Amino acid sequence: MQTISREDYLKAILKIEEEAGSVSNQSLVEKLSTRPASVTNMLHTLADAGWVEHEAYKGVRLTDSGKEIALSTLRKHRLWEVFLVDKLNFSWDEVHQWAEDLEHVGDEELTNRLDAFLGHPAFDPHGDPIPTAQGQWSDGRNLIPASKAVVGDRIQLKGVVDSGEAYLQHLDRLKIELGLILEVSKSLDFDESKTLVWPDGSEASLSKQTLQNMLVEKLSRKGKNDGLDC
Amino acid sequence: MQTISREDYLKAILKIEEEAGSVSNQSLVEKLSTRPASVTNMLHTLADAGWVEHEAYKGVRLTDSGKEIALSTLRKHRLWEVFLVDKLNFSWDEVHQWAEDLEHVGDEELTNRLDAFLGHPAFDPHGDPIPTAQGQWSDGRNLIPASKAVVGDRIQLKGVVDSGEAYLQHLDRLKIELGLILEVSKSLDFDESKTLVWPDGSEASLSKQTLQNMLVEKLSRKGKNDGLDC
DNA sequence: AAATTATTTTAGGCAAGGCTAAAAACAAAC
DNA sequence: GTTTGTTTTTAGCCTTGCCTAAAATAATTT
Repeated sequence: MQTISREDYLKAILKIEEEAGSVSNQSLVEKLSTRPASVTNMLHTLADAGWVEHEAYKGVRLTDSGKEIALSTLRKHRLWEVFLVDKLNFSWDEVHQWAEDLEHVGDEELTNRLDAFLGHPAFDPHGDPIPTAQGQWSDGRNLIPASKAVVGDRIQLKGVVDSGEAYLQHLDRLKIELGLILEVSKSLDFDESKTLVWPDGSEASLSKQTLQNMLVEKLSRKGKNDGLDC
Repeated sequence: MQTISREDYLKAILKIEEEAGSVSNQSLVEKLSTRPASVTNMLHTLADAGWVEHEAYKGVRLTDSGKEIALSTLRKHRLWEVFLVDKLNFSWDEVHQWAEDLEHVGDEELTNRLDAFLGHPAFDPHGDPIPTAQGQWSDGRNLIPASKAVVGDRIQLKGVVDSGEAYLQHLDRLKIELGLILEVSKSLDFDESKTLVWPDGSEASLSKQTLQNMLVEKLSRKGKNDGLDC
């Protein structure tokens, strides 16, 4: 049966599969801030339950049933994040820890009602796609890190790679939020920083690292149109 | 530090103090569906943390700090119940189990925001008063069990003693809900059942046990006025 | 290929919180 | 005031999930 810890492991495995393709014990140690022996232990438990396939020294893979639990947990996490931001007016850098607890509450029925109450959101407050009730990954977007944009590009922020508090607060201080449209006005070879222009005409220079963590969509290079949501 | 189990014990002790005045280990065994040895164990833990005063074989009492935690937990429980009923459209007999989990999530800040989002409700879906952020018990009502009403009385349902699923579903089947106004038209000495009249003129006879669990307010015996909320 | 380094597993503990069974304390009844 | 029955406590064990330390395996470098 599921426990909080087991759901956390399955979710972490799912995310690492997405990001890196294969899942090492070491990657779980880092993602979950735990110890190698704890990971080995839990992988045995998960394998016994039929949620992962684990061959000693070779890595792990989610089974279908494991993936189902992981996706459901991720769905709950992201829906609760939407709730906290849209309904309780928390900011995007405050919600992760509570969602981490809330994701372990409720069944499919509760989750589906929450989803309906929130208006079936497709993305969470960090721009990450919310799996559907059928376990579909709705991410058909073609996002690139802002570090790949070139001078003259108009880009719209659609997501972040790192949704840690520190980085999100950094974006807040720069008045950068999801949906914001920026134009690249300068690019320095020296440190790979870029100067961006805000819609109000103000400018600021962002570091390579800041840009790498911003997931953006390239817009047509001139048009004076859309203020689309994400 | 608080854990789910510790909060559950403190909440149970608070409720038993309210209902019965004094708290025996046995009463906790029943309320928490656990075993005597587990209760003794946990009471030591709670006493060590300074949340209860416990003298062997003599019973328990909450300390001020214990009562604060218990009230806060109860507050969270009841606010989440309001959320589940008012926002996610669950019925009053479906919400207890999820609220039992949700009550352990979030801090004061989250709870206060939830409270504001829900419009500062004073009572939960079962008519139980919701403690305020300052830990005030807002129950200044003078409710009596419906079993005490006499022929001719007009009574309004304001709460229930037993908020278990079975009893609530029983009320549902009878089309009895919080706020409903009924009139007592007949009373049988034999089995202490009473016949009640619904606003639409229909009638039904309720058993003594059903009536004892309904907490009502006596209204003026004739007036054609109010359809107050509770 | 051998040696070094990094990763993973095994072995053995620990804390929380549950349990059973038996002993001790209290309460009631004769 | 014993005896009987109920309640509470003690003693000891179990499970989950974490940990450290040491051994085993894989990967890298020389």
